[in-house]
Amino acid sequence: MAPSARRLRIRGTNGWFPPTLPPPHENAVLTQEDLVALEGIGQARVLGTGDTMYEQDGAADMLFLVQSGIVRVSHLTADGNRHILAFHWQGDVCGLMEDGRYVNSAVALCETHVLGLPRVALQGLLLSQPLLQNEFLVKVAADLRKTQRLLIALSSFDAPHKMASFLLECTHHEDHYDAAAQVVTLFADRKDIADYLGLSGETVSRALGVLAEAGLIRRISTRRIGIEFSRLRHYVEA
Amino acid sequence: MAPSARRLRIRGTNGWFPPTLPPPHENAVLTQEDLVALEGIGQARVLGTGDTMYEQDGAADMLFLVQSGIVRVSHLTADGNRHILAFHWQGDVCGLMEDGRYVNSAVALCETHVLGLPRVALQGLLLSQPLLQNEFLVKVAADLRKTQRLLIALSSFDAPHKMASFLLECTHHEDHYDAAAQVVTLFADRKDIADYLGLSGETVSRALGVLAEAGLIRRISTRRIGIEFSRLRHYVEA
DNA sequence: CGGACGTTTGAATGGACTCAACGCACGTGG
DNA sequence: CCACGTGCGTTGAGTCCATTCAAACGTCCG
Repeated sequence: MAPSARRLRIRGTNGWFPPTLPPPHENAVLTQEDLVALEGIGQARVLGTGDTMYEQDGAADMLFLVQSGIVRVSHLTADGNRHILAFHWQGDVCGLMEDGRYVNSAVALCETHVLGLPRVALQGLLLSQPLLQNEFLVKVAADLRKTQRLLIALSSFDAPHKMASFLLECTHHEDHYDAAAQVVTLFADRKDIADYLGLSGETVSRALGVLAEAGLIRRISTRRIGIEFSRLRHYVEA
Repeated sequence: MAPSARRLRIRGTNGWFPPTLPPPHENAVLTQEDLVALEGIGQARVLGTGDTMYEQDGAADMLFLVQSGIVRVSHLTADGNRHILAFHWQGDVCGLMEDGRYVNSAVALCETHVLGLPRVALQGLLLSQPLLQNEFLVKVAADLRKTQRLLIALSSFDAPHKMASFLLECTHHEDHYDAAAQVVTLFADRKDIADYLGLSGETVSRALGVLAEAGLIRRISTRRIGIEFSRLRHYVEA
């Protein structure tokens, strides 16, 4: 299939692999043709809040493309500890597997639309459409970079800094950030945030207290946080 | 280009994307033809111990394929903290970039041979050879999984467990593990290990003390550690 | 023999954790 | 409409572990 002009333009701007990433939340853009091709081999699925998309150690035959909503990808360790590796949004791909089994679990945090892509069919499609495969390459590379960011935040910051960093990450998602009012609407509860940042729920709570005390945020409700964007940014940088 | 029988066999075993990963250290295997094609567009480079492959924030025009040796990929944060994100070995790809600049720094830990692959030429090659692009996709996915592993280890284990986990990781590399004698030869100094595991150098030292005290390892010299492989594995799992 | 660097060990500090109690919002049923 | 229960969030007290600062130790190389 010949590439569309639009696709080429987009690629020319963002760069190929390795990706020249726009702001971390943005992603490789699939063209309309790409999407049609993927829908041809995939099956749409709608998940409600708390529904499981796939389960760690479960037989893995599909990869998933998130079309709307939020997906929480977590891993359970042998000692019973849960770790959230990523939150996925529209355009993200998930379903990492090893030896035919999913490595992690994925759960929808709200009503979420995904496209299930059978592994074998996807292989064939990607091989026949190098441009599409390249989009996937860019997506995975972006995911890698996102994970690296988390890794760094996790091991270098104290609890308040981690929390500040998370709040700034939230501002990248328009659905959950009112830029005019500077208000973040949290999409995860305290325990989820804790497992994402490598903290306990109580510490997340206390970290919010510290930030509020410092005047960097104001608590509107448990799920709504007003932020002083630039001061918060400065706080994380320093 | 028609795929070789060998390539198809290998792929049939390991699976396409998302990769069915063999032991974590192994990687997508490039065929001889792949390598020839890459050498056609790339330039071989030899690095001595401590030589920089590329620098964080430096202009990024090349991706690198490690052909032998060890590469340490690290990131320096604004607050002066250094984090080691990965050690790369033969067959690994590195050079993640954003906006035309490298995101991390890469340094050789010993004599290291790499193939520098100009970004634009690589783009063209990958698009013209879907099978080769797929190998890269697998490599990046493997890298993502490796980073996830590190992330989990980092936030769930205490210092001795992190250290034990690192030692087990070392056993995957034949050049640095004498399986018969059960002796690991560390390829990084205490500070590097510390920055990889999110600890201080002193804590790494103490963690080794704890493991030795528990009879899980024996210190032969600062860089050579005898290990009780199965007991160590059991220690990490539990 | 001395110096430099990496490693180990010690003592004191601090930050996050656990355990526990309390507060708050929501929903249900009387 | 109020009483009650439940789930989540916050707050408090005490403990533990990694860190920092500091000094001693070792080893390799001049």
